[in-house]
Parts: sequence; structure tokens; C-alpha cells
Amino acid sequence: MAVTIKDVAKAAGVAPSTVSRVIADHPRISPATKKKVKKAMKEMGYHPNANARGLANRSTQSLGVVLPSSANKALQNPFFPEVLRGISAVAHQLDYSILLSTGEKDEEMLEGVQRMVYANRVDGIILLYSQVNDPILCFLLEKDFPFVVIGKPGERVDEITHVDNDNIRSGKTITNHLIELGHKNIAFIGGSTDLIVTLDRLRGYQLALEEAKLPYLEEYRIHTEFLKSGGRRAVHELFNLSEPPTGLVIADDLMSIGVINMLEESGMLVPEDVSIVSFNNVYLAEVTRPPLTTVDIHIYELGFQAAKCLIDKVQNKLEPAKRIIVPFTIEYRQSAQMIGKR
Amino acid sequence: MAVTIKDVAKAAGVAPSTVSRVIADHPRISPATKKKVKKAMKEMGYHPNANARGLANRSTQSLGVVLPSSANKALQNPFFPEVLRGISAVAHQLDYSILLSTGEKDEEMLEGVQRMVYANRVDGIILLYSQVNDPILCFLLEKDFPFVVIGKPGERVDEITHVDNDNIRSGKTITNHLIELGHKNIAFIGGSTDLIVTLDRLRGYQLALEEAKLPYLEEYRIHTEFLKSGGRRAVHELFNLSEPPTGLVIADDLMSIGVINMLEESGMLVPEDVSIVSFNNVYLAEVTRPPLTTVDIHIYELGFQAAKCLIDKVQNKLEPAKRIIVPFTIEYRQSAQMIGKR
DNA sequence: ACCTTCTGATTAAAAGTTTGTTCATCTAAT
DNA sequence: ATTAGATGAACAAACTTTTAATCAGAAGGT
Repeated sequence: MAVTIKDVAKAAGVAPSTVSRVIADHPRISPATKKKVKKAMKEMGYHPNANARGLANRSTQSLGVVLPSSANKALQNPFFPEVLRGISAVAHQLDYSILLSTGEKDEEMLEGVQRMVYANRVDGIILLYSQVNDPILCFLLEKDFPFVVIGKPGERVDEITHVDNDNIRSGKTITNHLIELGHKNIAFIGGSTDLIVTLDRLRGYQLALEEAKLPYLEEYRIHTEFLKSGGRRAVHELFNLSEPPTGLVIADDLMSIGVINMLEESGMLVPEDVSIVSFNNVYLAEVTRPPLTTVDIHIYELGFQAAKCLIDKVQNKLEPAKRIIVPFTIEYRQSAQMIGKR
Repeated sequence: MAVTIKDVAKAAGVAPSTVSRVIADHPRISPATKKKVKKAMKEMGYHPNANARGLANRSTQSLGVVLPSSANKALQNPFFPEVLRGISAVAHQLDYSILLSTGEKDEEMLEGVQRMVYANRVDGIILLYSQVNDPILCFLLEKDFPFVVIGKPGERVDEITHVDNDNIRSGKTITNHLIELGHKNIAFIGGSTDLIVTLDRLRGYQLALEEAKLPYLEEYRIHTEFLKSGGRRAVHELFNLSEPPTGLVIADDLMSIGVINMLEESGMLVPEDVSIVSFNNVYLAEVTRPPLTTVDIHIYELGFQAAKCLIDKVQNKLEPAKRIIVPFTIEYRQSAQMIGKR
């Protein structure tokens, strides 16, 4: 069996409580005792038991991270490892562990989260996605359990600490780029309308068009799961319109890659025939052909800030709800160019 | 404060120990009592405290999963979410949690793992990578802590439970495909030679060449981090040889995508000028241009099996070391074609 | 009717910490 | 010299559960 606080206490000739206070760096322990105890700890290779600690002071040192359902391919998006990297950085620094939760079905995911909070496995939770009418979010809200969401919550925005980009503004900005390049027929391709992020980016696209007095057309909007057969058909229809778009705003880099390939399959070139801009600036965006003009949303920073917020909240239950907007930048590359140029 | 076992006991008019035994479905509890207690648990919304449980029977119900260092971009490989999906499936089914560990630096990673095992945070660990001379592996071995590795361990193979593909055979098979297509000059591009998987695939490539009496040349082998500038140069040199390759065996789909783009930048077409085969069959392999002929290694299954093995081992310390070889299949797509055909 | 055996539940100890309270000692002030 | 106050460490309770040992009562055998 592992060495416990009692063993250390005995070895150092003090009481267990004293050892505990040495660990906590309590001011009422004399420097001499501290040194003595620390020496014993080191010699015996003592490490506190996390369970006992958690039990005694009703806290685990761990954060739950909820990934979206693994049923769809969304999980394969490099967004997640990158945001995890950010979370992990602060977790490691502050000695927190990361408990992962996901599931195939929505049902399974809710179960996972409930298990985490009911069993006291985590001190707080980070939601890595945000959709309308989310039962998990409702659950956490109802239980008054500390959590933060990455993205903008679908409801009760002011009560929920969240870390997001200004997706409306970035949508507008990137659409404007296409407009400045002379494009007049600009379509939008995004994922499920249940995702807030899609909605916001679409809204930005709309604002830019309206401001430029360009048409905001129903048939110029496609919402599709990432490249399912249905999505294929939708894109083909888009380009069979009497006035097909010359510019595409696509809500995600990975979708862009799929769309580009579809287009080139049917003989259309990017950017010569159609310009494409998108979002996220994942690693692949830079090495794909053509390299994508895309909004860099600073994924790592999103994770980093979210973890910091959550830990603040965990350590001080009264911490008010915050909104943190991580600034975006635009990476101008080759997927969008002046209209008509070959 | 949450409802405890005592509250339930009081409500049901029994002793706490009885409630505990009801949870464990102990045979010495009468059906009547069981029903009564279960009713009380349900009504009060009782959920056992994981910390207390863990403390009492020295086990957490959780598995540690170690990702490779997040410093390089490897983490962005869709391999990881997919393998996590497999692990998660069995974890969820058997009521285990998943504790994630990663870090920027190697140092940081070791610390993370040590924290997990010293603090008794996990019952066992899955290593999602395998490299030569891994301090983490050594640590686990030395502590005799239950773990399994996905991939083939660099040393003491027989003592370590691992789940792997037969990478030598798959390397040979896929190289043979290129040979059958008439290619005589076949090069190999892989990642770091510290990774066992790279070594094995290279070995398979070598075997195929030797068997076909084709040249196995030093200058036909490139080992490079995924698309760093150094890698770029190496690939250019490869095609400036007096006899440049017409076929490429690339150790990873994502690398293939990068290489294809580099080649087309310099005016070479895939598969018309050079054929490419690679490994993993990540989602992107299917939608990229051209779609990749690649070895499907069944990533999900790797994770699934690894988790099962680990739980077996956790539940029975004497479980012998196993090797599980997940079969591969080959996806024939358009990135490799008969030599000379246009 | 008494003893044995079995059944089903209770009691109490244990797991490894933290933390509020108490106690002993030492210093300094009267 | 006595006492008040400060300092430093020990004691003991608490956190929630599991489990070995124990006990009470019923059933069965003689």
C-alpha cells in the first residue's frame, strides 16, 4: 500500500495534521518543522491521495470537458484538439485534471454529464459546443453547477459565463472581403442551424449583404451536415441556379475543403471560378490547395480563457457571469480573389 | 449539501451499510428491503460519492488516456478523436470515466502521468502513441501500474499489453499494390523515426521492395515532421534525383495531403505523374483530391480493444500481457494508378 | 423446551485527508 | 513572580463509503 500522511507524520515525529498543513503551506507551522516534514515526504516518496483529499474538502481538482456527440464526424474537426490544448495548458499549470465526456447519442452524453456532477467527479464543466435547446445546459443551470461554454449559449446568455468570438462581426468582415473583391452573388454554406455559431456567422453574412445592398436570397443559403450526400446535392443545386454564386462564405474550414473538391470534380476552379472564404484557420487551411482565406478565431485562446474562467468560478462560487470575446484576425490566402481574374 | 447514504438509510429505516449492500446487489439483503431502499434512493435523488467510494475501496472508476505531446501538430490528427471514440464507448458502457493527459513538453507529460498514478486518480492508463525509449512507459513499468499501449511498445514487447495493427504487413501490402501497378521507383515518406509505427511501416516497405528485387535506397527515404520547412526541402530533393520516384508510400494520410499539395505546386499531378498510397484512412482521405488509396487501420477498434484490455487488467491484476492485432483493410481510391497512364 | 443453524440486518472500523478546537510552551509585560 | 498573549503543534471530528464482525430473531431438529 502506498505511503500515507500518517507514515510521513510518524517518520517526521509530528502529527498528521501538521503534515497536512505543511502541504497547504499554513503560516502557523514553523520553518523548522516545514523543512523537517518536507524532507520526510521526499524521502518516503509521499503523494497525497486525491480521493481522500476530495472527500475531506469536497472538491476534486478536475474539470469536466464535454465534447459534442461523436456520432457525426464533427469530432474529427481539429478544432477540438486545439481547444483542448488551451484548456490543458491552464489545467496543468493550476494542477487540475481533465475529465473527458462524450457519447454517440445525445442521451448518452447527458448521462455522462450527470454522472460527472452527481458523483462529484468534477468541480466544473466546460461545454465545447453550443446549440439551441441543449438539455445538458439546462441540467447544469438547474443544478446550479459551475460551468462555462465555449461559444454563445442559446438562451439566458447573460447568466452564463461563456468564451466566444464575435462571430457576427467576423462573418460580416469576411463577407465584406468578398464584396470588396467585386463579388455580387455570394452564397452561404453552414452546418446545422441548431448550432449557435452557424447562426451567428450567417447573421454576419446577412448584415454585410444588406449593407452593400446585395441580394440576401433563400436559395443562396445551405445548411448541411458536413458533406453528407444531401449536402452534395444542395451544392450542385446552388450552381445550377440561373445566377450561380461567384463567392462562397463557408462556416468551417473542413467544409471548405470538401466543397472545393466537389467543385473541382465538376470542373470549377477555386479561386478562378468561385472564391471561397471560411472560418477557424485550422492547420489544414494553410496546406490545402488553394490555401484558404479564413477567419482565425484563435482556438487555443478560446480554450485557455474558458479554463481560466471556470477555475475562477469554481474557486469562488459568487464569481459573476462573464462574457469573454476573443478577437479574431483574418488570414488572407489564395482561395478568394478578385472576381473575373484568371 | 448533497444527499448521502445516511440520509437514504434514515429515510428507508435501515442502516447505511444496508444501503451500500443494496447498491452492490449483495445476496444477503432481502428483496423486500432492496425494493424499499431503492425507492428511497430514487425519491431522494441519491448518487454515491465517487471520492468516498474510491477512498473506501481504493479504486477510482477511471482510465487515464495519454495523448502525445501537443507541441507538434500531431495532435490535430483525426486519429485521436477517433480512437477516443472507441475508448469512450467501452468506458461509458462499463461506467468508467476518462481522464485526459497531455502537455506541451515531454517533461510536462511525464508530470501529468505521475500525478495521475501517484494521486490515485486512475485505475489504469492507455498510451495513445508508442516511441522508443519512452520515460512514461518506463515509469509505468517500474511502478507496475496497469497500462496498455496502442501501437507496439519499443521495448519489452512481451510484457506489455498492446493493441496494434500489423504495420509491417500492411506496409508490405500497400507497397506491393504500387509494385503491381508497375512502379519501380518507390520512395517512403514518414514521420519521426522515434515512432515505432513509422519504423514498422518502413520495414514493410523495405520487405516488399526486396521481395520484388527493387532498389531500397537511402535517398528514397524521408523522415520529417509533418510539413515543416525541412520536410519541404527534402521532398524537393527527392524529385530532383536523377531517377525520381513515381510512387510514394507515405506513413500518414495527413502527410499525404500535404505532399500532394506540394507536388501540384511544382506542377506534378497525382496520380498522373506520381502515385501515392498511405495509412489510416481518416475521414479526410475520402474527400480530398484525389481521394487517397490508403490502409484502413480501424482506428475506432484500436481504441475499443485497448479500453477493454485495460479494464480486464484493472479488474484482475494477474491478467497476462496480451497482444491484440486489429486487422487492416485497404481502400483503393484514386491517388495510385498504373504507371504511365494519363 | 432447548440448542443449533441460518438469515438478514446492524455496529463499528477503516480508507486518507482537512480543519476547528484545544493544549502546551515560550515570551513579554505588569 | 505572575499572568496575558502569542506561537506552534496535537487531538479529534468530519467527509462518505465499504466491509468484516457481530447480533437478533426465526426456523428446524432433537
